Amino acid sequence: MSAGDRQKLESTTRYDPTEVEARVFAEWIDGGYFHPEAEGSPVENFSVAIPPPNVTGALHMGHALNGSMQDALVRMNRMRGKNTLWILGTDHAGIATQAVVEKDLRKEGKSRHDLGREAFVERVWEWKAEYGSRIVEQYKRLGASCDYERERFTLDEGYVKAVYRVFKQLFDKGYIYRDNYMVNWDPGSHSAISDLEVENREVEDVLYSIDYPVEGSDEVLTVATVRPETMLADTAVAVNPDDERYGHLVGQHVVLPLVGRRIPVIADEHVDVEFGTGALKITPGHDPNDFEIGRQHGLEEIGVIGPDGRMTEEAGKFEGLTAAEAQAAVVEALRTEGRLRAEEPYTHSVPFSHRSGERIEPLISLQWFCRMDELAQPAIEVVERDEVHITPSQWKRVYLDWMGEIRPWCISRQLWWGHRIPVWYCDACGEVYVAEDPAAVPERCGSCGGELRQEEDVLDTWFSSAIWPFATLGWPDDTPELRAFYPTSFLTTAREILFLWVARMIMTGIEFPGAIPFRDVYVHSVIQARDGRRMSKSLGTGIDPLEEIDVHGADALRFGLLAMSSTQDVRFSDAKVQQGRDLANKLWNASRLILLNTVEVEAAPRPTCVEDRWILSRLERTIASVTEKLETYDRCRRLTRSSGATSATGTWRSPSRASTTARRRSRRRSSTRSSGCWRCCTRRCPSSLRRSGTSIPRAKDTSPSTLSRRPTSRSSTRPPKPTSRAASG
RNA sequence: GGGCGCGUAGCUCAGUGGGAGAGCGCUCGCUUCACACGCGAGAGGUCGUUGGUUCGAAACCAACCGUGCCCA
Repeated sequence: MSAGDRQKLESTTRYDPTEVEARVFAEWIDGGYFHPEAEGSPVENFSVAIPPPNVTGALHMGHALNGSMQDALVRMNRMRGKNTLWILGTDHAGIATQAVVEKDLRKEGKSRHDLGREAFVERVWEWKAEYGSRIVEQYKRLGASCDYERERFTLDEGYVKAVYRVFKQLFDKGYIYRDNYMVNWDPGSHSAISDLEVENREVEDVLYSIDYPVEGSDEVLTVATVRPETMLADTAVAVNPDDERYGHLVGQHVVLPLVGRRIPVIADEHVDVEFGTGALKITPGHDPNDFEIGRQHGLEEIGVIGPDGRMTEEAGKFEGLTAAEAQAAVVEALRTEGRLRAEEPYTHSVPFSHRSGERIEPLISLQWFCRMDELAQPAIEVVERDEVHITPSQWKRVYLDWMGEIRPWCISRQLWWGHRIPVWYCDACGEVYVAEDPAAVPERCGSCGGELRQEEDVLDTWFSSAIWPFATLGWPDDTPELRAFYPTSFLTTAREILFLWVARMIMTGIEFPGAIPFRDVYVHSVIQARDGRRMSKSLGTGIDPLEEIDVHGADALRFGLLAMSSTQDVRFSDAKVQQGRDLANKLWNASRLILLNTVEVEAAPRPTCVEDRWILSRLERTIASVTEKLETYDRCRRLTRSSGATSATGTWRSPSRASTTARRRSRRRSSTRSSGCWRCCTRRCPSSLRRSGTSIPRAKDTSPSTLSRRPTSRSSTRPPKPTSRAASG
C-alpha cells in the first residue's frame, strides 16, 4: 500500500457506495466473471433464467427484490466454484410496447394506421434500439451478476425461430386451433386478452329487474341484470331445475320485450336460486357464463355489441349507439313499455383490462386457441412429485388447483408488435398453411394456385416467454449452452405470474426439450408501499429503487429488500435499507481495521489462542448456516437473520450480552417450573435435558465464559489473509 | 359466493406443541486510537376475542371480530 493509499484509507471512515460501485462493477465485467464457458452438465452447474423484464420497463421494487434473491444464490454458487450462468434478457411486451409507440405517434398527430403495419413495426424497432437497453443498464446499477454477453430478446432472430417451431408442433399435434369463442375483448387496446390479463374490480351498478311475458299466458318471468342492453341478444331464460316456482315454465317460451323474439325457458343447475328472482337471462354472445350454458344447450349466439364497443345491426334501432348509450335507451324503452319492474343499487366485481384499464367487453370472436389439457397433465405430475419444487408450499397447492381446471388459452392478439402468427390462408379454396419458416411458404396455394394471405394477428406475448428457459439457450438448435445449463436450477418470481408464466414454462419445457425448465421455484413477497398500499405508478405509491441506490447504495437496498421479504407481503421499510447501509459501513471499517494493521501478508494464520479458534469456529458455523439456508432456498430472508450471519457480517454479539440473556431466561424458568421431565419426573430424561438447555447449548449461550472483552489478535498471531475477492455485491 | 393468507413489543416482522424473539425506535451510560452509519447496558408483550383438543397452546381445531389477496 502506498503512503497515499494509506492516507486515503485512513481518512475514509465511511463507506461511499457511489465511489465503489461503478468501479467494481466494471472490474467484474472486464474480468469476464459473469460469462461462463458452456461446459459441464446441468447437474453440476448452476443456472438461472431471469424473469425477463418488459423492454419498455423501468426497474421497480419487484425487479429489485427478485434480482437480489437471484444474485445472492448465483454469487454463492459461483464463489463455491460452480460453473454459473445467470441469463438475462428482455421481453418484447406486445401491448405495452405498442402502446408506448402509439402514444409517441399521437403526439405527431398520427395513428399506427397512418404508417401501415410495416412502417409501424419498423418504428417500434427504432424505439427499442433507443430505449430498450435502459432496463438492462438498471440491472447493472443493482449489481446483478448476469451474463450481459448472452443477453436475449424475445424477438431475436433465433428466438423467433423457437417460437415458430413451438407453434408448428403444437398445431401439428392438434393443440392449436381456431375457433369462434368468447374472449375478453379489451376496447382500449382493440384486442382480445387472456383471462389472466383481466383484473376484477368492485363497481357500483344498478340491478334492473325486467318482466319477460310468458307466451300464451298472463304470467311474466322476471329476470335481473346489470346489463339490460345485452337483453337484445338474449336467446333463453334459465331457471334452476329444482326451483319449484318455475318448474311449470320449463320448456315453454317467453317473448323478449323490445325485440319480440320467442326464446325458450330452460333448466340449468348453474342458476342460483337465491340470486335476484332466480330466473337468469341467457346472453351467450356477451357473457362468459351464459356462453357456457348456451353451448351446452345449443343456443343461438347473437352479437349486439361490436369490437368498437358500439351496437351492431343486430341491435335494431339501437344500432350505432355505444354500449352505455344503449343501456340508457333500452332502460327507457322498457320503462315506457311497462316492463321495468325494479331498479336497485348493486355492487359487484367487473372485469377490467390489466393493459388498458378499460372495462372488458366479453365478445365472441374468431381467435386462435391452444388446448391445455394434454400439456398440463405432465406439468401437474412433476409438481406433485416435487421434481419442480415450489416454495412456500402453499403455492404448490394453488398451482395444482389451477392446473386441474385449466382452460384453453387464447393466444392471438390483434396487434402488430409481436410474433406474427405463422399461418397463411388461401381465400380461394380455404386451405391453411402453417410454417416454421415464413420464407419457405409458397407464393401460391398448392391446391388451387390461389393467392396466400398471412394471418394478421400476433401471438400473445406470454406465448414467447413461455419458452424462455430453453429458447434463451439456443433451442431448437442443440447448443453447448443448452447441454450445459438446461434444466436451470432455480426460478424466483412473484405469485401473480405463477400461472401466466411459470406454469406455462413447465408445460413447454416438458413438451419441447423434454425436461422440466427448473428444479426450484421460490415465490417471493410483494413489497408494498410504506403505508401498506400497493406500490403503483397510478396511485403515486411507487418507490424508485434507483433513488434508493443513489442515496444508500445498491448493497444497502439489496440487503434491505432481503431483510424485509418474507413468505407474506411486506411493507417497504426504510429502516431495513438503512440497516443494510450500516452493515456495508461496518464491513468497510472492519476491512480498514485489517488493512491498516497489515503490512505484509504471507500466509493463512494458524490459530494459536483460544480467541482465534473461537472466531474461526464462529466463521465456520456461519458459513455452514448460510450455505444450508441458501441451498434449500429456505426463507431467503433468514440469511440476514440467523445469529451466525449477523455476528459474522454485522453486529458482533458480545459474550456479556449473551450471558445476560441466558441469565434472564434461567431466572424465568426456575421461577415458573421445575426442570424435570413431565413424562417421568426425572432430570435425566432427554426431554428434560433438551428443555433445560444443558445438553444442546444454543449458539448465543456458548461463547467462552473466559471471554469478557472483544478479542484482539494482533499481538498473538498473524492477521488472516484477506480473501481474494469480496464478490457478494 | 368460493379459496388462500394475516392479526405477536411503539413500528416493521420472525417464531407450527414444552424457553416470549429480531431489527428499528425508546431510556441510560460511553469523545476506548476500524466504524457515532459506532460501542455497551436496559425498559417494553393478557401473542385479535371466545370456546375446544392436550399433562402442556402464540402454534392444533371451531366460531367470531378486524384486515389483505386470489378466483367466480
